[in-house]
Amino acid sequence: MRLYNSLTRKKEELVPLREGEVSIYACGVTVYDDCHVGHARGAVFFDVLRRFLEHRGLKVTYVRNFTDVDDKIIRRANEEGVSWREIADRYIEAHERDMGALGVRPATIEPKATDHVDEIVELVRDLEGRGLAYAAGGDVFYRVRRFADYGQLSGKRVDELESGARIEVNDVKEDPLDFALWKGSKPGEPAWESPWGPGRPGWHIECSAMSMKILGREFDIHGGGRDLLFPHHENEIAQSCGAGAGFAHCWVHNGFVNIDNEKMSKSLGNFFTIREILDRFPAEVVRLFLLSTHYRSPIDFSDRALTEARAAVDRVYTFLKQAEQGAAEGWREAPAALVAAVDGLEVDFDTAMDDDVNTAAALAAIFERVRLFNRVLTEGDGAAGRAAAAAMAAEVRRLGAVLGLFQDDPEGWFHAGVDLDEQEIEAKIAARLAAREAKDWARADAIRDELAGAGIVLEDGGGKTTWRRG
RNA sequence: GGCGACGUGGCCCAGUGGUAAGGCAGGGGCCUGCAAAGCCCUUAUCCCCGGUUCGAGUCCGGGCGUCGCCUCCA
Repeated sequence: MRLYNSLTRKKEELVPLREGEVSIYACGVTVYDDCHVGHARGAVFFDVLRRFLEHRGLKVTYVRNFTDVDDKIIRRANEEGVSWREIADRYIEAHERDMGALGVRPATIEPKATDHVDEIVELVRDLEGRGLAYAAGGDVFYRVRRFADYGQLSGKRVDELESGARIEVNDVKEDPLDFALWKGSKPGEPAWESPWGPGRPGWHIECSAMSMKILGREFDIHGGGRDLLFPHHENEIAQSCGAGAGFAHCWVHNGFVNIDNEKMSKSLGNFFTIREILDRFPAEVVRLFLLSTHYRSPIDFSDRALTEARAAVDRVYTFLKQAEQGAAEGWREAPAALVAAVDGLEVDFDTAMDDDVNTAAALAAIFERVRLFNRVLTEGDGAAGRAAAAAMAAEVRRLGAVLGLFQDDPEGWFHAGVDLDEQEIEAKIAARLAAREAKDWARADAIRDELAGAGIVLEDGGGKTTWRRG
């Protein structure tokens, strides 16, 4: 497959280091608060990338870390008067709950920075020995100008960075561009012993240390949100390649979630947490929404967009509900065009996904088939046609799984989130059926209207009446 | 100021030089007791101006507009 490599700024064929295996490191979250929809986008994207590679028969080792020691965690702990560990644990748990609810599979390995302090110290010592790091006042900094390739990933030039004058002022640094590898601890702050005195890791070093520890000094894919590209990933490259590692071959960055055309972010305060959204929309709706735009483009978050995504997911489940009523036996006897449509879905799907994870095009391939086989089902194309529709449904489910979509039971999907008691609904449907048989249309419609008022939509068809949430 | 991305029908969104996928919404029709769902039909000078090419939404240049990174941020 081809993936856009931020390092070379073009799509490149993914050629794994070890045949048949792919190693991925994606930067996770700093656990100091609940995750919002922006975090969900990154998590869902890498989840889908991983599932697709597995679908293609590759063995994927997917690492996603937790940054569990950091200034923001400490600040939050101080505000609440609890330990930093308590804050970190609380939000790791919240992250697992929210991502799990979104259908994001746990990564193969989910390391925490604080479990890898030894490796971090070791890496900093290595850099110090190479003259790329220096201790100053209990801290250790990276000597940015010593690393010739600095700026390669972000396309920034060291001289231009300095003129920006937006760099942290710090008297002990040799150069304003230098960044912290190790931070000396003040009393009461989390601290680990080190050659430079008690302290804790800087932000960027943990990802270098953990990725190389777990995946090796050279691995296939490293990624995260676009905003991590600079300085975080640039600094990781400086740290790892500075220490002589080959490091990541392909850098993959997902775009932002916007609100009213503006980046959703903590600092702007214009965010919705995953939990808030899942309160109002099913996980699959959120996933389809996130996957309906290419991962590198910005995506605008709105109620309207979510509502449209819900209608789209409903459309697929409506098809599955109809198509799965029959068996797929003998479907190859169906007209050639239908057989080709079934066989062609995986081809179209894979072609789209092979091209830099084009989930929007992959979804389009599914929707094309939904329309085609809805026609087959309404026009009653005989037993073979119905069998082909059932076969198509099975393919939609199999490939939907790669996106983490369309795995629910249609009835469960359409009945979820309804307040009324199901037996009560069935009783009203039976009463309406009696009225219809007596041709008492006024009474039949009154019952339907009553249910509609409770958000229940009735559908007559195939001699039966079914219901779903509106 | 430096670097970069984007601008496709009413809305969202795909499109790897050869006359535009898909979703949502609207209108008309079929089906239905009426509906709902489904199906059929229906709407695009691809931001503007130049250029390259037999041919450009797709490549190049300029303009306008929007956004992002350069500071913690998925």
